[in-house]
Amino acid sequence: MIEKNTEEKIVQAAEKVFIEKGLAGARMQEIADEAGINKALLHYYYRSKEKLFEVVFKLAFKSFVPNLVKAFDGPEDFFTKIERFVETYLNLIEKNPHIPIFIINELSKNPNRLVSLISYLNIDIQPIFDVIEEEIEKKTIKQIEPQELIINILSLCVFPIVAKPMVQTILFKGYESEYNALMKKRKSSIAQFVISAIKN
Amino acid sequence: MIEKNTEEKIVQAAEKVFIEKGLAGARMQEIADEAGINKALLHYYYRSKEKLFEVVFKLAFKSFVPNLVKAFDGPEDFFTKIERFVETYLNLIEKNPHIPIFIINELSKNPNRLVSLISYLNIDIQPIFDVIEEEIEKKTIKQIEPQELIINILSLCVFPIVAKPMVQTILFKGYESEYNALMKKRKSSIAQFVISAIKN
DNA sequence: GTCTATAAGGTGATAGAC
DNA sequence: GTCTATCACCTTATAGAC
Repeated sequence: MIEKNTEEKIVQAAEKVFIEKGLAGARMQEIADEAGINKALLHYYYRSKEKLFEVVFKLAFKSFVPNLVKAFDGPEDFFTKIERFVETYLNLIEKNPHIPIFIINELSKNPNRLVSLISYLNIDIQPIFDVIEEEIEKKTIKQIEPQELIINILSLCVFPIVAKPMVQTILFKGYESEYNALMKKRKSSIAQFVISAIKN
Repeated sequence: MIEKNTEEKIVQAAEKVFIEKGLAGARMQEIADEAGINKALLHYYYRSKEKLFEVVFKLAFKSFVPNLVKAFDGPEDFFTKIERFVETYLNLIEKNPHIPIFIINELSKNPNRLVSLISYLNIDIQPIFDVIEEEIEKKTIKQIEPQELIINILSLCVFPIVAKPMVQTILFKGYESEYNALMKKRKSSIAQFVISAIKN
């Protein structure tokens, strides 16, 4: 195990606590404990709770959203792209299952956080729109708004994860193993569902 | 305007503040102000913040989840049921757009809240499973796990609402009018998408 | 039932020694 | 850079008058 410097330890501890508890529920004391230091040092490196939160939020956002655009790059056939995207994205979410709800919730409480991030990351989804519209013109898929197709794919990937407690309890009588089994199947079945829906 | 009694005023104020700020972010003082009373009275009627929150959470949950089951009742043709369900549910969400993220987020922070609710509301989704399996047997729709079909429909309805800030900013360059236009279209297009995906 | 006042303990942030 | 001690304020909850 490599010895991390203090700044790294703080960010890592802050990620854990903020993502688990949210901005309002997190405590600077808990972050300090998690990092194995004291509160004063937190304020020495990051001036305030809000500033430290912004660092964590930006990291979480960066790890999820821009990859989305990249996954639609590549030379494959359109349907293969969808298959690959779903699998890649579900694997990413599987490794960090609490990040989507963290981002969604903090943005719903303060949508302004996006403004600075968007210009900073300069996400450009026009290429994805172009690819979809091209397929529509080629008549390989049915008429659909590019935005709507993207929303549909994302919905099917993200919602079952963020709503896991409800899905598992209500649809699977609380059995996590059955929930997990379906989530594993979905790595391929989501793409099949989408392709069936749009194929001409 | 009918004069409400104190208990009603408190619950209504608590709903507003808790749903907007979440359990951790809400303040008893703000709820008291919103209700036009003082903090002491809050504790007189509901012993603690947690107890008051439980009342609000139960109300929010009750207003959303059980209706879901009822919407799949009725004599119509299966595809019409899906159409009617999506439209009904989207109208419900449109009127209370912050409740889904509230429920999802508070459950992700404390999944135990579900346990008491489930037995209390005794939600039985078996009838929906039966309807779906019947359609599969009749070969009107493709083979699919009933749970997965339900998840897919719910995902398409709920996700775009809870992720509104992101969807609006990234997919619609921030224009709320374009976001709203698509959401309006989705009252029918979600069902069409699902039906295309499963139809035999 | 409703209020004012206050207790009791947290919470973010800083001062100052080392 | 890192620590202890402490400030100033906030927050839930209760006591007690009316």
